[in-house]
Amino acid sequence: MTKLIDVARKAGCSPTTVSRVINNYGYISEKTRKKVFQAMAELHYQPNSAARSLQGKKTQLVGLIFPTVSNPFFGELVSKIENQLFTAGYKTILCNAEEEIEKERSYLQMLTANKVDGIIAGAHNLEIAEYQETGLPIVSFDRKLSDNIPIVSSDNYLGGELATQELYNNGARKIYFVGTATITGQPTDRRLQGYKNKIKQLGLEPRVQPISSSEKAEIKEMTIQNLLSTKAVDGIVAGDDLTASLCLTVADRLSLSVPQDLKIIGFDGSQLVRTLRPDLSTIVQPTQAIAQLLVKLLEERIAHPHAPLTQDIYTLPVELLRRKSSSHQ
Amino acid sequence: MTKLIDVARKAGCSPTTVSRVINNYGYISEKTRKKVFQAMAELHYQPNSAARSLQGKKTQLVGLIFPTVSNPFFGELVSKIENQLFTAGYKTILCNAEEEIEKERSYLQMLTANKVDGIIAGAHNLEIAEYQETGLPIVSFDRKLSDNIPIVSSDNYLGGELATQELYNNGARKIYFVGTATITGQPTDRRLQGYKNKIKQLGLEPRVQPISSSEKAEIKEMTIQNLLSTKAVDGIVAGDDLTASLCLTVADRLSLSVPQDLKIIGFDGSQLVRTLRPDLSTIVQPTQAIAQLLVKLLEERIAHPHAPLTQDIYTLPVELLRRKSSSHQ
DNA sequence: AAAAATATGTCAAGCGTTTATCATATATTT
DNA sequence: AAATATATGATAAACGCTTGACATATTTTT
Repeated sequence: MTKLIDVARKAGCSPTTVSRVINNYGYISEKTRKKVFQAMAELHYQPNSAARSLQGKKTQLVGLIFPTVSNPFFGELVSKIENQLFTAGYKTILCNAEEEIEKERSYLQMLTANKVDGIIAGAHNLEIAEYQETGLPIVSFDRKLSDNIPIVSSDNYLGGELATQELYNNGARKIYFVGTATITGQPTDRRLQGYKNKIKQLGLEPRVQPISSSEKAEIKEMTIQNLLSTKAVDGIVAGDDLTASLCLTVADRLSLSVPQDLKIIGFDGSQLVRTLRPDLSTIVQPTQAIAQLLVKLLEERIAHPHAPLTQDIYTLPVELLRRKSSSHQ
Repeated sequence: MTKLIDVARKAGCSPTTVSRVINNYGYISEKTRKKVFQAMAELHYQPNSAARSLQGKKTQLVGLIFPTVSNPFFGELVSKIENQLFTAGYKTILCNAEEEIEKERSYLQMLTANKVDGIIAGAHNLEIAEYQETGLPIVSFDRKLSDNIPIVSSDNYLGGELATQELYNNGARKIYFVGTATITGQPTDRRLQGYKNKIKQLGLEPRVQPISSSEKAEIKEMTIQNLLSTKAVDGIVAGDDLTASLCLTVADRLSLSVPQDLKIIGFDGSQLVRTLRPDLSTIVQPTQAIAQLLVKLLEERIAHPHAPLTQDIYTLPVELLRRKSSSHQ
């Protein structure tokens, strides 16, 4: 591996000078700077980041802890965050925590061992304390980790309301919420709360079909099939688009016409699902804005690790995407 | 940050002993080993990986260079590779190269600077040489990088044949290939070649509608809409599932019934698309097997960096998934 | 009881940088 | 001509860890 001293030799100057160029301090003439850059280019020199990190230099590395990129929403969000980070000069270490607490812990340790400059957390198996112990700048998506970790979240509550209202407006009256229904105190709960509140406002009966998000697709399908074939249902507010899609599939199988017999609306609105399920109405989360804000907040935390938070939680607006699955006729 | 010497103090032994425990060499009694592990646990000690890496220790880090995880196939594949690597004791650095050569280069540099133990490459903007210059163990997905970099690939050729045959078997005769049609000399070309060969075998006319994969969905849709409304088409072999899905959407918009008027078959068969487009026939790539093999080969390269390749290219079997979109009636 | 194996400690060099200090030389201002 | 600013070099310490050399106990085996 070529090292700093090789560059110095090639450029005909001292190692100190090369370091001055790289780290941009002290006096350096334009001529020497040129020569050094030239030598670096010719030798394809890359400063050993382990050595730099040992000196306390920033690594320009950010860890992303999310459940999995095989979920379209997370895939899209991660991809956008990664882009934002890249633009800001950071590289991304991806950690798919799945639903495994040990994996998440193991990744968290790896990130601290590798001296990342910060963490964006979107997976949530671990206790708050473990995140705090890292002492690293952290921002969180959709989850309260601790008092001094800012949260970015979509307006899940409004989303739940909007979805319910949309189905109601188009004639549905027996409206079920199908999705995660365990109360965890986290922002995502608020989709269900929004649904419940709107249902009450409309003078309707709340009906909840819990579905565990970690369940296999086949199990979910059976639950939905059971629901649709035994209960009177004319509207479904799904906890996410994948669940909504399963509802569409099951409805089709049961020869229920959507939207005539049954109106369905999802949640997330990733580009991918929009492409693959163009008929599905949904509540769209602003992934681009989320990504931007997460990265901006993280940069602030990195720049001022001990500054008090100006704001605890940032709630970004969602949008209703009207498609055939929730329409009137 | 707690360091090795703190652990030594806590455990009441010398730094050397701690290091011996960590690196598992020399003589160590069970009792001392216990004490040291205990101290490490209590202090939440993580060896500074920069310092270790400086000593030439492995980082247990692997770089993944893929176009983007927002594509469902890559999302699924990356997620599975990440899992395989984790099981093998490696952590993943994700690099979404997009279609940007500079981004890919920048990531490649970062990976070498961070002394990753190896690279799995699935994005392909860069020249072979740049990958070789890293001197790192590399394995490649679906792309010839250089003579001493093994390639893992699905049987794209057979896939193209199978897809075409399937449409033919169910009655289609004016079968188009819709997808990337530029010849690059890479494994993915072979989908088209398989199609062409089978078409010839069947005594049919080859019809190709090129679509650039980097194009926006709207543009792709327009191309497809134009194709379907001006040409006589009764079968489409799509280059990938996303394109196939667009074909389904456009067919629906033009009131063409699938599969009666038009049969469609995709390529990739990610779990996600299967869930979201349950009617779509497709050629399934064995993502699990691909992930396993990539990781296994990489481990071999890491263990024996200079061993000659036992095999240049590994072609894994694809499977036809028969669904409604290609069926007879 | 002697020899060998096991267990631990001290010490120091080295990994590739960064950075401070000191020295020296040249260029630019006053 | 003197004072100051600019440019470069030499040297060395530090970052946290690994590892080899060597010393010294303690245990176990013969």
